Amino acid sequence: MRSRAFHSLTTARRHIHTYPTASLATHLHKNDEPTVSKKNQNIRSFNKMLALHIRSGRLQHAHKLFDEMPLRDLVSWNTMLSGLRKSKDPHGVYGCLLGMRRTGLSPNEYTISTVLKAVFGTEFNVLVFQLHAFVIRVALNSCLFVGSALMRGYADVGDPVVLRRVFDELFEKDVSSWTALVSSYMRIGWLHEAERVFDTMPEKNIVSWTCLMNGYIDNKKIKKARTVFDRMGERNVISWTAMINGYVQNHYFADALQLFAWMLRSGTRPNDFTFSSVLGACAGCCSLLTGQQVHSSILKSGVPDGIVMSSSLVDMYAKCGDVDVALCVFDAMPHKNVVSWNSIIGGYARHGLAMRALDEFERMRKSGIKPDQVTFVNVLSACAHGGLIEQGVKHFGSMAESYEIQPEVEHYACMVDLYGRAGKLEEAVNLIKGMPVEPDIVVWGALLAACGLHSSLEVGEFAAEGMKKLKNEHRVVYSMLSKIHGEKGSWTIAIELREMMKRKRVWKQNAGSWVESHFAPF
DNA sequence: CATCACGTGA
Repeated sequence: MRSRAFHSLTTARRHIHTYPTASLATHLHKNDEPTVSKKNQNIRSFNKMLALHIRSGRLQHAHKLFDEMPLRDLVSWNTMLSGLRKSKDPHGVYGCLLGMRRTGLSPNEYTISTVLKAVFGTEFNVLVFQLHAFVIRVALNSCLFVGSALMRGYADVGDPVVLRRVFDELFEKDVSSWTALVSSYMRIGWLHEAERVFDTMPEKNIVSWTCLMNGYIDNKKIKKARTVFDRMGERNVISWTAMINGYVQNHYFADALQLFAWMLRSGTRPNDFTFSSVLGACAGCCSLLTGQQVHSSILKSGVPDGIVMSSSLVDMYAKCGDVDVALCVFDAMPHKNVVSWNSIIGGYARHGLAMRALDEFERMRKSGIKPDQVTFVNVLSACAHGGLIEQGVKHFGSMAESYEIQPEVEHYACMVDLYGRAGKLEEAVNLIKGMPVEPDIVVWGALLAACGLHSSLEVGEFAAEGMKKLKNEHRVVYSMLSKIHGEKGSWTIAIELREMMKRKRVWKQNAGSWVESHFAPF
């Protein structure tokens, strides 16, 4: 982990020359330049323009403008940094920070909090310590923005002691510092400490309440989260959306939809965030009718259809079984990103329309959007379900070769499934044996299912052995093994396994179909 | 002049 981070840091260093360095100094020495105030006005309009590009997500334009600006001040660099952060490019943020340092400018509180927020949850979070050291050196540790960002940073690297110390050393604390402390404790799973701090806070606002609730949701304490939600004095779109989405994440789709209905009755207007979560709920419980109703309320609400909400719509229609409407919504999107393409390809894959999935994949490649690891999970599972062995093998091979995406355990699971369904058990076993990562339950499960399909006792036991190593007793192991043994005529072993299942209280789950329950409306 | 809680895919 750490060595990978350092590798990235050194590659970042190699790229710093892409950021202009000397222009600031040369311009300052020209006497016939406009007066300082004129120059400041000039740079201000450039900065405004830069911020405009970044706010509307046109990072390319912003980058171009930044490079062409006659001079760049601290605000220009900070704006550029926030743009790189928004596009989730910690590598770029780091490079930009180095570029800025090379012009001799010194980071201020905006710089530090932006960089800190850019490294959370990435391998660049080793920089939290360095940034903290810098903060102390230039005495920025009394700045509330920096303090909050630092606390979150230490939560990210899992250090509750230093995080508390950062809080204690703040000169004066406001509501957001206290709130940051609560959510940092929540992030590392110290629920009781978070609760205690929340109770002793000098004042609370709607953000603090929402953060506490979100903390419980992140820690899968959905009931506690709901208690907090019910106790809140006032609620806004964000608190409603967070609770609804909490239900969706924990698969309580009916509760999510019910809460959405209450939200509408309470008079709070949903926004695109809310609709995305609600569509996720509809998709999760395969409720086409509800999804259609949500779709019409989106159209009536006048909420602009952003790329995220439209992708949720595509996914909803695909998961609820209406792939044709999913394609309509998809084709109507003026801009598409990886997620949009993944939604439509995944939709086709799920419905066994392997050829159409591959056609869309081809269209995606032609449109210039780079596929990611999710795309390949979808493509490979399309091939597996459609029995397109050669295609699957070809795409699996192209991942690392053409797209620099290292196959992960999910991709291996798809390939084992692909070989397994086709009866090529030997290929599947060889693939597992050559895996660079440990096989997980899904990989072994795919192999075991294949053994059930093709009645191979030998490979089945290999798969069962592998699964046992995970110390994860899964009922499928027993039911599948007992099926194979039964077919092979080893009834004693089959009966023995069934007895074992009874003792361990593992039961085969009944299969269900959503088709019957959702055809009623028509 | 520039941040600030909530969101999509397997």
